[in-house]
Amino acid sequence: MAIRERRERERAERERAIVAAARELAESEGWDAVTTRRLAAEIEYSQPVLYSHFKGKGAIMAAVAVEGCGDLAAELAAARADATDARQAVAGIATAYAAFAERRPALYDAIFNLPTELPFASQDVPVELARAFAELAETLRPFAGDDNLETFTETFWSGLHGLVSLMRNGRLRREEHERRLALLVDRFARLG
Amino acid sequence: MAIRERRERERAERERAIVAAARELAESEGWDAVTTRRLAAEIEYSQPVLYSHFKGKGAIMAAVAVEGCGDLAAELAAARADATDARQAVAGIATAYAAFAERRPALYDAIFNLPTELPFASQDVPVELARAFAELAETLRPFAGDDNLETFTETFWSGLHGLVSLMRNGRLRREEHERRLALLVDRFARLG
DNA sequence: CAGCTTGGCTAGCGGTGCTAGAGTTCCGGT
DNA sequence: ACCGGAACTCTAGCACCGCTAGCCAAGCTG
Repeated sequence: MAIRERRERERAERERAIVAAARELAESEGWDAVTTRRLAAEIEYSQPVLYSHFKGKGAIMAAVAVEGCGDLAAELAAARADATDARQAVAGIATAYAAFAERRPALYDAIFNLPTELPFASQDVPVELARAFAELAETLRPFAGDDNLETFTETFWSGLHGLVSLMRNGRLRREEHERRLALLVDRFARLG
Repeated sequence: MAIRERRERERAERERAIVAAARELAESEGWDAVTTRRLAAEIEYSQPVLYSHFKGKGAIMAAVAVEGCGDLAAELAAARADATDARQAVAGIATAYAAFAERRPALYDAIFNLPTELPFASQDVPVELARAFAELAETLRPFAGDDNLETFTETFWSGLHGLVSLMRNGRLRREEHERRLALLVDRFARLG
């Protein structure tokens, strides 16, 4: 019976290795370099093994995305904790958000840009993502005014997402990045 | 000599057919359905012909994107022309922008989301895209205040882009769409 | 020890973007 | 009027993709 446990342990370990390999490969060479063949070689197993763990490549990417949500949530939480006042908290969390997207573009894409099927605006949203959203919402609460907090947060979040994703593929002038960020924060972190 | 002219005319016509086929196929079945084989079948030529017109699939997509920019610019201009006052102009152009993205998702993706190499924040940005941006900028001018108009416009544009692209792949609750749009407009179309 | 279950492997399917090289058609000079 | 050469399009194929059927060798169970 202990053998079965060892097997399950090894299997779980292998699954972690797959996700880790996908993440590292994506971060170092981009998602185009993440192929099932390459992934299989990385974990030193054959391709079909991947499909005994995940339904397909999309599911592997979704797993990486969920992991990334945890990192994002942690960084946003840290930024919020460091803030000295409410307005500065918004600026800080916005900067942290943009920095995350810039530092880990592949991870960011997996979470927000790629047409992956990870549940979002539904019941079973990953808890890590909910945490990240909650960090944003709590930071914005003092400024929501009469607006619904969730809607207000979604709108601000969209602004951040638009800024980072448009800049990342060259649609915006990089040198104006911080000014745009400050402008966005200024528009959302004001009373009345 | 006239024969050469006819040839060139036919060649130009064929190039138009390629872009039109790519656009129609993308709009009706999504970009995944746009393959070089399918495109070749559509224009009733063999695959290599495509490569005598364009450097590759990416170049074809870029051509579609440029065409789409023209449509977007026209719709934004129409919305601005219909406006009765400055604030309503912003609301109208925002609605028009969102409507364009919703009505022609494939075209919108080609312009803003796909990692295509069409020049953007550089010197030789397509004139159609510059027109679309200028429509936004002129509409926002009354509200830019002390901020640089171009930076201000980029930020508002990012907000719009974030809203439509996050909603389009299920990251936002659809039923709140109009409220978010109104909220964004409210934050940017105010004096002081 | 025999038989079955489990699980990883090889090999391959149908698809992709793209290209080399053959073959055909047509133009221009004699 | 004809023929050599240029221009152009086609067939066939390369290397890769995500994914899967079916074989084969282990190891557990009676």
